[in-house]
Amino acid sequence: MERQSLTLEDVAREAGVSRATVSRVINGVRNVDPAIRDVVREAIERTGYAPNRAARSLVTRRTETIALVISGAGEESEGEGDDGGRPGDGVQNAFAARVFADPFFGRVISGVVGFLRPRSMHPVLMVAESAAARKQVTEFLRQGSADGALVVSTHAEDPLPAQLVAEGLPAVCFARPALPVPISYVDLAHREGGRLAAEHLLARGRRRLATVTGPLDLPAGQERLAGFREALERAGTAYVPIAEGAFTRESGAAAMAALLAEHPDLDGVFVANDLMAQGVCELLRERGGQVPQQVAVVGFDDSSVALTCRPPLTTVRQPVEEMAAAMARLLHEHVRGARTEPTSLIFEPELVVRDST
Amino acid sequence: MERQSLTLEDVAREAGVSRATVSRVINGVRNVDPAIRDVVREAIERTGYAPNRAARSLVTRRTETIALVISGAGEESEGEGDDGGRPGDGVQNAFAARVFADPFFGRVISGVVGFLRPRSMHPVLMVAESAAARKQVTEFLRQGSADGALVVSTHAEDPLPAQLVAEGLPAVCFARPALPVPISYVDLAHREGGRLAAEHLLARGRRRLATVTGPLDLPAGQERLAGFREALERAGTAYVPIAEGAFTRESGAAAMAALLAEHPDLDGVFVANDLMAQGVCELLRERGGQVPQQVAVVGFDDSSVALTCRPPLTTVRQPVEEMAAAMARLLHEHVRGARTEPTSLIFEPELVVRDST
DNA sequence: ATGAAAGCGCTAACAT
DNA sequence: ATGTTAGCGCTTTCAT
Repeated sequence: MERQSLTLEDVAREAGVSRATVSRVINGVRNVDPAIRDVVREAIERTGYAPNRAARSLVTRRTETIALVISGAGEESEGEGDDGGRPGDGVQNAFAARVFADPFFGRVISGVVGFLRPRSMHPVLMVAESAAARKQVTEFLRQGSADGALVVSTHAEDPLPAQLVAEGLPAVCFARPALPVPISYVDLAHREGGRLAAEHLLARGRRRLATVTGPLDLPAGQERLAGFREALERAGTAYVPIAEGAFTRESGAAAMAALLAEHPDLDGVFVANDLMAQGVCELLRERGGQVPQQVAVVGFDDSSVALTCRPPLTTVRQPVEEMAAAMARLLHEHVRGARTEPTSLIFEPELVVRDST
Repeated sequence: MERQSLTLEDVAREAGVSRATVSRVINGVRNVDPAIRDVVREAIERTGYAPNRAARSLVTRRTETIALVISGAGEESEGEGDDGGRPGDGVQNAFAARVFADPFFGRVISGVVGFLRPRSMHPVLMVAESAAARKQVTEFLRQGSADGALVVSTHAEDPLPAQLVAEGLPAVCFARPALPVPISYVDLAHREGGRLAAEHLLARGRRRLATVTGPLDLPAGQERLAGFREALERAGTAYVPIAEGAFTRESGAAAMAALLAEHPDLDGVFVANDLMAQGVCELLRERGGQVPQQVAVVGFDDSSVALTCRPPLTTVRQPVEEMAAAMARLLHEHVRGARTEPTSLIFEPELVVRDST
């Protein structure tokens, strides 16, 4: 139970050297006599010294911390200000609750932590769904509380990436921002994913196809649809019925209901994410439809619900963990100055065949 | 795009006052002439000044940051060290991936963020499933990178709480540690929850009852079972079949299979969490059993899967968001010195009736 | 290869 | 009510 008051000075005295030498040993700088180095290390061990991060940050101008921001647009949370402290405030946060219910974010966190942890770095989790919350994010970075930001947007109109760039703050996005911004990002070849889904359904002999799309103001929504359409077009199908969803289970079911109302004889559907595909499967089952005998369903993401779903989903895998790790690596390079230009890193999707087709 | 090099000095010069005065305005200290205060505020606004956190932390010895630790025991991840940097390392993390697939953690994060954000504080997310990872957590705190830790353990033998206490680091646990440790925690009246489940099943006229328990080395597992048993005992039932699960969907299905093998005529089952209850429902459906007509199922938690599950689950609600917010508040009080003794805060469960009973 | 010393930007006595 | 000043613990020239 050593009180947090041990300083470099103490260790230096213990080892019979100067502060500077101890600092060099700790930071692994060369030019230190191996014998002295060992003496110092032993002194550190014996005293249980832990360097003070604030003091180090003050001089290095680095925190070795990055912010992981889940960012939305619009939907303000009810009256949370910066002045906190009133009783009963902020017991929960609707946006945060909804967002973290999506298994997608668990994968992002897992990937980010996978990259950061071996480097003794840890992400600060921030939720930014309102202008005030976005302000908190930029302030946080401008104060030097973190070296940069990883941003995962849930909406097309998210102004955060542009704000970050305008402030000159290092940042990397998951997915290309819908609004053009000179910022680095990792993304998936969504179009290719749509193509994979179409070809698989065709190969299974399905001909009366339709698709439940993601939000069409999001590049991911547009591109998955475009790839699907393109492949069908090449196979000779000029028209394909579509219904737009919102990447939630409920919206998937609703979109499918709309599709069935117009085209009761569908035999295959490409759904732009697994959560919506789950909704689709449930709706079909409730109506007595058999998946895949009657209607084949292809999802997108290969999230945990793809396995939970009955039947387990054939889906287009998005390597989220690897993408998240790459996003962290990109940011790390920007912060270190090893990379300066906005860079895009595109990953390839992969079809995972299970029982829904 | 102001470079991060604006200091108090600059603002002071701009406002024509001393550094100290600017500092007082920023920190809301009294004894500042309202006129001067406004001049200073304007200068801050004009220059776009943001105080440097490291410099402030260095003198206040506070970071206004707390660590949110998801802690396990045993299961080491494959060879991640502190020296990072080899290519291909840490793209993902099995423990983190599994943990964040559980909707429970989303609720914890939501509750914690709900409390912290109005105070301009943000959690640093840490995953600690190995001795090395736990070391990172204590080092992080000893360096003064965070003021304290919120720890959510996934295993009974988790040594982290005891380590934190031994180091004199402020910490609060979600749930009472299985090993006795003088530490603050928030928890649920699990026994009461078990009782609620039993009484509801009895009220529904079910008499051939059984239960799928959580891990019995966890207080939550033991207590939920104890409460269930106790209530049945009072109603005259001396014996109830049990099968132990691991709080995962798969383990729930397996436990139910074992139960059915011995007691094919069950008409009601209490399952110690919703994830396992989902597994139970799926197994029953696969075997042609009707829920609730044939077997009534009561879950525990009221997590998002309770709604996703077919049929939607009757379950014992655990107010996770409020508990998480309370945990953050408790830690905040400990850090501020407003509270010194280890404190327990017990929340009451609530029965939520849906379609599975 | 090592030490001395100058700050990093801020807060908090203390003096006025 | 405001200014002056002494550090907070560390890294990093610059000497030696």
